[in-house]
Amino acid sequence: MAQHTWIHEIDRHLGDEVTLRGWVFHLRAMKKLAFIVVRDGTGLCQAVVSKADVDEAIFELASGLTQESTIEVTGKVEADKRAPGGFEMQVTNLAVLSEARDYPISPKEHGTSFLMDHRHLWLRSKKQHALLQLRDTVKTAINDFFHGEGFTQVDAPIFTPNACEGTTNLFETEYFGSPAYLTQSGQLYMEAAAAAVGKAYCFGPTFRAEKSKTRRHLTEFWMIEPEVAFAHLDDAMSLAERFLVYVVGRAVEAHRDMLQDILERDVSKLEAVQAPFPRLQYDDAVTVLNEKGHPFEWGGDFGSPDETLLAEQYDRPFIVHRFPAAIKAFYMERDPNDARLSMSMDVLAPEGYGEIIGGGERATDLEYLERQIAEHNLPKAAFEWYLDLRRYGTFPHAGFGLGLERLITYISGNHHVRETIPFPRQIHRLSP
RNA sequence: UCCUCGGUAGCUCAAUGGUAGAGCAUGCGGCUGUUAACCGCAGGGUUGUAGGUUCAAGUCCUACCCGAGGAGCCA
Repeated sequence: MAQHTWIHEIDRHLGDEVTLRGWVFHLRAMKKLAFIVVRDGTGLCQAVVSKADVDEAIFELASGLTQESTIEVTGKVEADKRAPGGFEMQVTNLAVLSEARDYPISPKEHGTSFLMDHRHLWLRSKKQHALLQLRDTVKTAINDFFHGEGFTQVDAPIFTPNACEGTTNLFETEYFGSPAYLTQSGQLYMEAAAAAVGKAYCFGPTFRAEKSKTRRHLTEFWMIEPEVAFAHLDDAMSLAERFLVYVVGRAVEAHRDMLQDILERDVSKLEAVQAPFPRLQYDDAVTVLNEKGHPFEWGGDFGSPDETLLAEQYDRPFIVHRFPAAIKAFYMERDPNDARLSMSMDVLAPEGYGEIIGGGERATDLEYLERQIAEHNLPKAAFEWYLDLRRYGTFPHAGFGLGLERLITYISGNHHVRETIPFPRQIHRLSP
């Protein structure tokens, strides 16, 4: 095959004759002139076919192109203000590599359900393409951040025998005759990893069989879970703060125009994501809610309306810490100053995006954890290895879990997590 | 699981209980600088399923199915 040029580097070929391979994004054909907008995944380029300049057969071919047909188009690259992107191609040759008939996604509006049924094709459209790029950038930034802080990425298993935070939300499967679950958190494994490498994080898919039907839930989502040896609650909060400032900053740096023009994000809201994040104790958050005339009883977890009400006060993510121990996971450390409280924290995004991080300091005492496992009716045998971490050199440690899709939803300004993952898995969606 | 709203052409949506409609898409025709191009013509329907009320049901009633939004739960 002859060498071809990718559209994202077409500005290097100004004045040259190049060959593009891609798909027909739009066609505007007239009697003697046709505009083909070519999409090759790296960008869009308008190809101009003048009847006077090409063979009759080439012009006929151009006029009859259909949306998403695969084509190879050759021509001279010129700068033109009228072309989207500022560059266009004066076509000298055109070949149809594969004709597409009746592409289902038209340039006009569609419903989400229809688009999700055609998710494999929807990914080709501008906004979805932008979200794929943003997701890639965010994932890279996350890895760069942790490596810059001296973390080692340690993979957690996906099959597990453990019910980390209760069994109701677990996907159960069969593992050579025994029940196994798809992981709902790599957290316990990261505690083991922290003793091995000091600062560990995992980054992988997580599964929850919650029958949630909201814009904030997926049954399969990607979670980032750092765990740091000899860290306490304050350290986890600072880490989360540095993390978000870094990752949001990288996204804005890499995609300012895309965020503004294609995703229609108000970038100034992202630029406000700077340290320090406001921090308030759970107790104070309850007081704030009550002062705002919103009845909320101490001891409950915040619902969506509560989070929104709290977030109204801030222009950046904020941290609520020291939740009642009763509403947090069994492994949370107690507050040494108030046994009712856990050394836990949530990071909530402003603008109604809600919780994106949950974490805290882990309990270090063997007997306390044994009691907790019993009180939560968890099968102790499955946690023996976890208890070993307290038997053989227990140590203070803290960390958190962050939902990748919720973070991207916030950064992109999207209203729903489902578009931030290429192929979302939801309660009523397993395909494509 | 609960609450609310919805399901009509390929898609997005109209239609006082009284002949099933539009825009886009598709096909054909017109147009030399289009920008989700524009103009003209044409084809396209078991109104989610099953019952019921009525002279007459897309419209009213019952059940079910499917979807969207929210609650709970969470990241």
